[in-house]
Amino acid sequence: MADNAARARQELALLLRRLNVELDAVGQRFADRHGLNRTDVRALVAIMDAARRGEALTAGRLGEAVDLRSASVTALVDRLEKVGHVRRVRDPGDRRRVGLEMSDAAMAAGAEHFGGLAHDLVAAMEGYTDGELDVVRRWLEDMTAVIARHSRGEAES
Amino acid sequence: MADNAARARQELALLLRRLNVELDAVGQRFADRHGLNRTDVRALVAIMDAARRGEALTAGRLGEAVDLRSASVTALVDRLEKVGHVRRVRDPGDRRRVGLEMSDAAMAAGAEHFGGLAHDLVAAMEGYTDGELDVVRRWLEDMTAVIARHSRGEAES
DNA sequence: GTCGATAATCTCGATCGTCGAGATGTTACT
DNA sequence: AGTAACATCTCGACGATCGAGATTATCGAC
Repeated sequence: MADNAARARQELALLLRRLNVELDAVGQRFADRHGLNRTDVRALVAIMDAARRGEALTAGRLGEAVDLRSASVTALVDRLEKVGHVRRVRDPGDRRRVGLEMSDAAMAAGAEHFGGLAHDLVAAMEGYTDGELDVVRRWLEDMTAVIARHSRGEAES
Repeated sequence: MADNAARARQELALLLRRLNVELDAVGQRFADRHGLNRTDVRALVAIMDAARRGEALTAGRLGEAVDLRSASVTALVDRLEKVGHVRRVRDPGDRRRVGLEMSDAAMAAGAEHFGGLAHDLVAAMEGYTDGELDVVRRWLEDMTAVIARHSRGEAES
């Protein structure tokens, strides 16, 4: 039975990868619908997340978040600004900085797409008890910790 | 308490996204280490998965798997063949087809990187009971189903 | 205040991945 | 044989990204 148990755990790892693929496909679909590429979407998500935390992302910070050089960030922001998804806003306090604000239209589009997914996910969790969801949460946190270590190159065991 | 329950479920959705980001980072790291781009990695994974199922992927099938046109597939396979990760093998039965076989070196590199992750993930599941993992599996399958629907544009409710 | 150091952003030229259109070689059907 | 369907490859163009260097703004020392 130890074999069965190990196999069950491996299957969960595969399930996780399958989920990852599908989740990427959701992002790809959003990109296609709005004529954006993958980097643009990641940038919008980063700006959106920052906005949710009450911060206005600067161009430099955005570059760190999506791992692009300054030249590429300029081009990226140019693209997003041209189609009206973000605005450049000079920081009056430190006039070197350029803040990025999402337009209401972009915010609404993002909320419709990803918010709709979040809504359906929550709905699909209706049938679970609080105790079961606690188990899931603990498992997700454990797996994320392991994956995060690997993504930074700190192999384990 | 209904508020708390709803928030807990939303947090799980966010955890899932966080996990997705970290998992993508693992793939990115593998790409960096081997001088590949994201598409190349996706292609190698697709070939590897097919090999695991005992099938030899053709160039055309690979194009469908990674969603590229034939011209891009040719360039992709050229890149992978140049660095010795795959071989082109004409199908003797249907000589229009070009089969793709991974080199042992590439197979080993992939196994070391992603197999190591799988190993650590399984190890991190040691502390869970079979019953708990059943809950996790059910949850993962439910979430994947919802996400897959969204990735194909079939919105729900 | 003015000068050098620092920081954030932008411009320019080059490289590389992807695509569309069309060419080439292969198989299946009649 | 002749033709349609198929799989892959070649070619030219476009666009995203990068590295190096220029530009503009700020801060601290004197």
